[in-house]
Amino acid sequence: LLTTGAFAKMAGVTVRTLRYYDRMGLLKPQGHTPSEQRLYRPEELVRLQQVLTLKYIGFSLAEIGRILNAPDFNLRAALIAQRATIGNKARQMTSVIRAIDEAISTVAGEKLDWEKFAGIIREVQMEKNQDFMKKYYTEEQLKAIAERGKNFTAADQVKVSAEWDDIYKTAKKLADKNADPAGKEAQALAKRAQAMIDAFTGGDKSIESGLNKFYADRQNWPAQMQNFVPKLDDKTQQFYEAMMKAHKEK
Amino acid sequence: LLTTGAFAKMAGVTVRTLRYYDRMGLLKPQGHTPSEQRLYRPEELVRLQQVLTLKYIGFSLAEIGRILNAPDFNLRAALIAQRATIGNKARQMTSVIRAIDEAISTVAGEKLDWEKFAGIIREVQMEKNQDFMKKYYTEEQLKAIAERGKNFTAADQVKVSAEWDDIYKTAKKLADKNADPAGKEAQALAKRAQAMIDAFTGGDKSIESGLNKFYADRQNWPAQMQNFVPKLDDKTQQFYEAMMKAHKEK
DNA sequence: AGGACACTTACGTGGCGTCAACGTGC
DNA sequence: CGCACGTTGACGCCACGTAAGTGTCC
Repeated sequence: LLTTGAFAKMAGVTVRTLRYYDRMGLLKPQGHTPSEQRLYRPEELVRLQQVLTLKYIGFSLAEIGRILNAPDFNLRAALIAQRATIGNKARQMTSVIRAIDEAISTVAGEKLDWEKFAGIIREVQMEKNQDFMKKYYTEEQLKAIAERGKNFTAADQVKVSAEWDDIYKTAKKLADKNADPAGKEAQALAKRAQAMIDAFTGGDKSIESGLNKFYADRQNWPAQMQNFVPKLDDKTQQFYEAMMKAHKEK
Repeated sequence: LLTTGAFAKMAGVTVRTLRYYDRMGLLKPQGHTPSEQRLYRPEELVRLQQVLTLKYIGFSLAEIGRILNAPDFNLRAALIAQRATIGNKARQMTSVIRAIDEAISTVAGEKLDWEKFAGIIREVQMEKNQDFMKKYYTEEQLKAIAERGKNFTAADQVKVSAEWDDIYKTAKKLADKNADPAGKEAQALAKRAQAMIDAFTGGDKSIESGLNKFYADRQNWPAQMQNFVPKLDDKTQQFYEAMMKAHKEK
């Protein structure tokens, strides 16, 4: 039986790590001495190797705990999911690398100036956003949206976001006082919301359905995009949906 | 002049972020109201955009602070370094992806068993280590080292690391009592150390010079490799180097 | 007067590193 | 007796999110 230090040396990890894994329930020593010293069997090395292997793959310790503590865990499915996660990160990184390369090579002089540099980065970001939006819109739809976006000034942008803010705020008020989603006030609000949607879609119903898919998929939005639209509480969210549904059925 | 909320909305960041950047010295508001409310000029948006752009590239906020607060900072050099860092991470990820793919495809059955899975991952890790070592050794040297490593059992490994532990411990003792690096005790220790080195290099001086380059480059070792060898304090480090130098000159 | 804003303080996140203060084994 | 080893507890890291409690503007 091995003490913490000896086991740590064998495994090539630190003592702190072993204690942490013990506390997290990832790797419990086989027993303790009367004075509470941890005692590991050499066989525990196998378990530790499993933990380290999964960590190398990029799983979090919590995930590793779930994987190793559930004997019928579907490792294959977990690996496939993890593969996708890593792939996304790697693609993101290579796009950043391309941006840096472009920034470095485009500006040949000693000092690269901020405007060009920032412009290049912005382009890459836009491109990435475009790629992301392909999950919800076809390329033609994206083109149409971009086309209408050209007449869109910063002032317009401020107005639009203020209007949406107000719509959400009003919706929350109505939801809080348990108003009828099909009632007069709610439907007046729904009309305002639909007008905003129509302005964005240009009345194209296929774009609107893409927009709905987009909004429903918020959990998969990148972090940066999350504060793009304020989060509604569950009650308001349900109220809003019922309200829009009633509006559509009229 | 804009309040925190208004400025945050314009920039697409949260109020919390602005306060954090203020505290960190990344983006100070232009002034304050008598009641301590932050006031931002619209021009500060440019500065914030710079921060966000550098963040997107993957710089930490501390690095961004150094970059933006030093007017003559060499941005080009920083970008090139950052590119390398990201490139390493991306390569690491794609190698993990390859490993996962291999694990999934090799084991066709429902359950992939641990042995095969771990074996594949280990191979990838070894490969990565090999790649890393190419910075210090030529391919033939690596081959020669691997060849000698074949006769190396786990028990040998334990012995070797115990001997090095003892060598370092003794070196620290000598350094602490300000012993002469060219003195008798130190030179006896140097002889032991040189014997260990010779056992590893097989007496090949070109391998030994690679080994020295490797040790000198500790800052660039991957994190996992850091506890491979204990860190010496500066005094012991200097003593050790002087001791080995004296030994070589004899 | 009330609600929408602002402020500071402080805890939580993950995976440990790194003391500090203390007990134990040889 | 000394010293290497073990233990728990607690803070630090990073970039904020998320309250809680309080003050301010319109």
